[in-house]
Amino acid sequence: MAELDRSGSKPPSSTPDSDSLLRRLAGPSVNKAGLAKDQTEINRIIAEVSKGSKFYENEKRKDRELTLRIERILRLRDEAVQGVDLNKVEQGVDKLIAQLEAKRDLSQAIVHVDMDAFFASVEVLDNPELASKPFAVGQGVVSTASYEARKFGVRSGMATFVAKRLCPELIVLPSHFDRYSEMSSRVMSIFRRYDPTMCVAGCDEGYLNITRYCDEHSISPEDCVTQMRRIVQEETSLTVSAGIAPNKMLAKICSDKNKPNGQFKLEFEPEAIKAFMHDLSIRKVPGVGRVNERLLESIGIKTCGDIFRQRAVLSLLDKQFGLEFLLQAYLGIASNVVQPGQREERKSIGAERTFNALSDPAKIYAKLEEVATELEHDMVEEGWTGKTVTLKYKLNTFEVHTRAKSFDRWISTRKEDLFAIGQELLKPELPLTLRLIGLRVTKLKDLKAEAESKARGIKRFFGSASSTGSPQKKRRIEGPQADQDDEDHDHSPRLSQDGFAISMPGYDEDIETDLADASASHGAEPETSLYRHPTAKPKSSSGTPSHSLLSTPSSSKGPSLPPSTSPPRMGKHSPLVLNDSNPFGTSSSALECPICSRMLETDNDGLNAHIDFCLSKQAIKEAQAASLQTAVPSKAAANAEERGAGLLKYKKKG
DNA sequence: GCGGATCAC
DNA sequence: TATGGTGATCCGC
Ligand SMILES: Nc1ccn([C@H]2C[C@H](O)[C@@H](COP(=O)(O)OP(=O)(O)OP(=O)(O)O)O2)c(=O)n1
Ligand SMILES: [Mg+2]
Repeated sequence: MAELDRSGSKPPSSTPDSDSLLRRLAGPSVNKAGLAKDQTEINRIIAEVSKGSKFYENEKRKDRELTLRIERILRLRDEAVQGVDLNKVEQGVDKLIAQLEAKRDLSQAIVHVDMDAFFASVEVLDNPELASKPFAVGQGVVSTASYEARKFGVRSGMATFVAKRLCPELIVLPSHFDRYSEMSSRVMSIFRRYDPTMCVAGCDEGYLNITRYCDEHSISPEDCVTQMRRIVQEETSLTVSAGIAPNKMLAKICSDKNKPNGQFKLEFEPEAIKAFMHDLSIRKVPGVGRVNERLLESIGIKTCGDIFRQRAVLSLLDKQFGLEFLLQAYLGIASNVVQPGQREERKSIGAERTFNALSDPAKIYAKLEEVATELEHDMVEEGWTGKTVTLKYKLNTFEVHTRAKSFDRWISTRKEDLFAIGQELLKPELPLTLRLIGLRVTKLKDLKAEAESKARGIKRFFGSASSTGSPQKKRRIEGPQADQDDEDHDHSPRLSQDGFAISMPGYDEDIETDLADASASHGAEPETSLYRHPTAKPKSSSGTPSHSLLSTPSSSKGPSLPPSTSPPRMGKHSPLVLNDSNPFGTSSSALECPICSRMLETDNDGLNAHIDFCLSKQAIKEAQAASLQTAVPSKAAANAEERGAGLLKYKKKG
């Protein structure tokens, strides 16, 4: 019954290398697949090798702050519990549980597919001798490691010199993003045969709803996935693991169950699902990272089953942890809506670079110019402009800071202008010693969409033949079920989870004050907002549970829960799959170009290339020019910049 | 709107 | 000797 767990109450004394710090140093991917011999020994080595470095000191600082945060939460808990009938509180929570349970939908077969050691597997394709050898991809930092290397404790995100200490024979390879991107596209197009509306969630993973496919082909979900995985291996020589469950969160967790080249299907039964979640580490829940794992551990929660045991406390600390989000995890309930990501869902574009610490302003500005050049290239190439520029810099102590500036109009994407804005933001901070500098533009405007709509009044179309709800309804997506909070509005609009949650905030920005653009703003897409509902898709990027599980000192107010996800898309470098990112439909064999209407016999890459051609730089330039006519290069730019009120003239790079 | 934090891949 | 890059969300101001 209502019983507090004060055991974990005492924050671990942060003595030299507390258990917490050791785990922190081990990195965010420690608990991933690839069983290591002795994690404790590995952690010891990592700490030993890291000790004394700036990086290590910074991790120690963050660990101390986290410890203080835990102390605050425990005090908060103890105060909240005073004079409260915990049994009563539990009864209230139990009502909520009943409501959530009523929303459980087991009618859809959702699959999460995830390539095995992706970058590493692609490297093996190009050099078969690597198979069975311990190797890692990534220079300064490991992007991923072969399963052989994982046995030694090598993990994503780990410094390569640390990895070599753990595995002296480790082979370290440079990255080949173009190859990963190419293989990603191929694999995704195979998955799309099973669900044309699949949601790409990163360069190597995605979600599919195979309910329809299984019906039409009279095949079981398991056989379907077994066949799909076999075909991927036959056609690409890459192995993929998969999870089959009633919703995205469960499917993702399941895809990790039999990780290297395996699959796992969860029983579609409430009791079986709850049993599955009961002993599952809370850390396995998408959206719960290292920090929230520790915060929850401090109040006696390590597994999803503990969520129920501590439900009274969680109810009292709702603001800090997000009760509903955790209860859904406990129940194994989440969204089962699978929809492709949309290009317009992108919310930012940026570039950043790490270098040997610099203090000389001239040299720092030189680095800033480099990132500005890169950013200009990407923005022009992909057709974006925006209204806010954020400068990011990391001190040689690894402390990260950001400085932003917003404009009334769409900014110029010329590198000189981006640089000038960044310089303006950095100058007042200056005497600094930096190891990284970056620029990011947000509040984006999609110039390709503009070019497209100008080219003709095209509408959005991507849907699969039958798609369910037409995007015409005003709100609510109505997929198979869930994703939007049906009825019961109220609750806090919070929870949104990584796209797994069921309810969501209904914000829809779309502000688009349209200063500069009047035309296409979006007059032709009433449904835009609908598609971008925060809910659904998980993505490669995603937010954090922020409020959800975390909290900050005193006050707090909002909702909780992990955020919703965002569009698929891999990094610039990282491969990527402009597939789902482009506003033009799905891919398959015979595709119709949304611009010229010609039927093309090609795959996604081919279609994308063709579309780019159709939209042509000309069309984009026109759009960009139109925007720039009113864009503001920024005063700084005017100064540092050459002649004329830099208006158009954008184009320049090739 | 800004800055810091957290998370994912 | 040495610890990446891209993108998203959320909270408190
Ligand atoms: N911190 C990280 C994590 C991942 N990746 C890249 C390299 C991975 O190959 C790819 C996919 O990430 P996964 O988390 O799916 O890891 P892997 O596919 O490598 O291994 P697994 O078999 O565990 O899925 O993303 C990266 O660059 N940096
Ligand atoms: Mg993978």
